[in-house]
Amino acid sequence: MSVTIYDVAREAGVSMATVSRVVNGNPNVKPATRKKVLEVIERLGYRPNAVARGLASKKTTTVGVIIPDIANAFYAELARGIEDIANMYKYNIILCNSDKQPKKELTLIETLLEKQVDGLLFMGPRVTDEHLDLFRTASVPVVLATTIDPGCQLPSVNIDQRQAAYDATRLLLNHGHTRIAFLGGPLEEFAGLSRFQGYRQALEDAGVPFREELVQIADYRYETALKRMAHFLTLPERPTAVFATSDEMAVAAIHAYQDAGFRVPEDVEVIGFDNIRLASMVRPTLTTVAQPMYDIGAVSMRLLTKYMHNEKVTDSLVFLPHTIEIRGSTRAESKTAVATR
Amino acid sequence: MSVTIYDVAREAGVSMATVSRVVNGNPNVKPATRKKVLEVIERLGYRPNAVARGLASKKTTTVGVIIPDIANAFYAELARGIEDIANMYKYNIILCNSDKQPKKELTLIETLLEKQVDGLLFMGPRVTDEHLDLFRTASVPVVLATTIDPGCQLPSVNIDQRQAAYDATRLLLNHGHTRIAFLGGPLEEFAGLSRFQGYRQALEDAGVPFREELVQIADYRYETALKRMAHFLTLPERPTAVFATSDEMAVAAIHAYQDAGFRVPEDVEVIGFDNIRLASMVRPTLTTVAQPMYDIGAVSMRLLTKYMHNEKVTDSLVFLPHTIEIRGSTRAESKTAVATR
DNA sequence: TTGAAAGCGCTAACAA
DNA sequence: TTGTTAGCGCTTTCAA
Repeated sequence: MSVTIYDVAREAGVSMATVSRVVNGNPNVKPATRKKVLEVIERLGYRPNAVARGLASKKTTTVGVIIPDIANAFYAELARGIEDIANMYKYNIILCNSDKQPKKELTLIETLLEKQVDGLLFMGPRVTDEHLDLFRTASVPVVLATTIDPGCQLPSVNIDQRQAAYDATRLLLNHGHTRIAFLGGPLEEFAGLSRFQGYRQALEDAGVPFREELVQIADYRYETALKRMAHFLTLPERPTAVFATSDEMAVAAIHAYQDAGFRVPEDVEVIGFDNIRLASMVRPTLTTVAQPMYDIGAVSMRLLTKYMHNEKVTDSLVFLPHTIEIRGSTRAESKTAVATR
Repeated sequence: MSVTIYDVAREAGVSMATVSRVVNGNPNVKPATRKKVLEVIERLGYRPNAVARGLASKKTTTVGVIIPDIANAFYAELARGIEDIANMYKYNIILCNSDKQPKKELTLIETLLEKQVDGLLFMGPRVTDEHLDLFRTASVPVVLATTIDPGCQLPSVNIDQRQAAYDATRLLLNHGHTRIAFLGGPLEEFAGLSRFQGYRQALEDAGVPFREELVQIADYRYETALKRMAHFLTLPERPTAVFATSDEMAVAAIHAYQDAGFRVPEDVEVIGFDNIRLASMVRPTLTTVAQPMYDIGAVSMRLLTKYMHNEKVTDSLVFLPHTIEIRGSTRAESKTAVATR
């Protein structure tokens, strides 16, 4: 029923190959012929079938993207970076939410591979051997974003999570705090563990004893963090500062303290992580470790295009710089005291 | 190089058709044969090629989704609803950002159609004749979400924008306000205009004169809204309440007033729109018109599956209910005074 | 229950 | 510069 390349060829009095050439911008076509074909295409309303093209050429110009949760501001921003660059290179993306469930991740990878994506962009809490095995069966490049596999075999784009957490903790230490609460994500996850390690290292380097009771684990969300904060507030020796590894959790920390009658940043300082829009839309505004979310997405997609086009890649492990965005939830003096080592 | 259905057939000593049957769960296969084929599939690591399948069957089990901006919390939540339901029905989604640019929207539709998506889910500020013409050339169903075409020909999922704005304005009117500022989105856009109309209607019904100077248009974002708020604050007769048609803008309104020395909700009341997570993470928490964002996405995708599967559709224009979430940016008495007509 | 065979619409040698 | 002709890997009648 729909118009095919064959119809166009017949109507224009040329061969399928010629039509294919003009459709694909092949220069080896006489201008007059091109013009004639173009006219017929227009007249018939011919629309190339990308599936047939994909089968014949073994390229689909679509890449698979596996992301934990697109409704999460952090990942949404990342996804935007991915899509923009994909678009720039004429790729479309098949977007899949994994909810960080390994089973679902594996199924998704399988599905995307069946759909013959030209590349895979994977975001997930952990890259296990099962993931690696599956990736190995893929004949297309895979790039990780915001994670890294244990053996560092796969190309990936990240920030230095450990260092970022170290810097954040250091800022608080520089302000004289010795009871710094750590409100982090699951330690089984790559980022969760790295940040915890950065926090501990900073304490150790500063000669401040690590205390178990100053650590609480949540799922990066406001509601959960609010509950975890209750623990800190019942402590005989209450923390005087909080390092939360997401902005939502940091806001929860602020509210928990405020509700208990404390002022932020006068009585307690709070620093978050990510720098999502929320951070600048709350009062006090949130001091936070800024991840270049959009760029992580953009760079990882760019990296993937390089692999897909067989371009030379100098470093497959890229670490983008993070910064500490000083705002209202920490005291002003901090501006001169950002830790860098 | 990669294993094909033919390899499996040869290895299992059956025909391609039989392999195809077991892969697709066709019951007309002797259990013993099925078992043998399954074994070979496993052993060879056969992975069905969905592109070839798509060409042969004319079904790709992927749908195209055109969304203004996935980095926007409202659309991100919607997208999640879409993806979840798509997934439930075994579809994948190709996600495209349009930034509300008509040109880009049209190109995207064209591209998705070329990719032979089984259906299209479109979100955009306006559905023009050009859109309609393009949709008409599509041999697959199209569903609109958060918009509606002028002729109401295309199926769509929405809330009653006009009524929602009416209700919000009414709440403020019920609190005795006569100078209610309207901080809205572009009037050229479907939602922008509908909400403005609802606002005006509510004023009119209450016998409160409409005043041009109480209207400001922004792009739904915090930063822009903050600038627009300056206008209201310089007015000789300052508005005593603000109806902002996005939560980010409502938060900006609150901050603008707070920075000018006013208290919310004591001195001025503010109501937002959407009910994104931000609304409950700011202090005061935000009273807002709650759109069932996830459900709009989910229902529109479900509707699309019905069309794709040729199921009977009773109503192609669905309006999901909205509510007003009473929180801290309006005065408590309001709880008994929600407008409903 | 199984197989043979004709496409699906296009690309990509290869030849002319 | 153009055309011919194999496929690409699968589904789907139609027969058997």
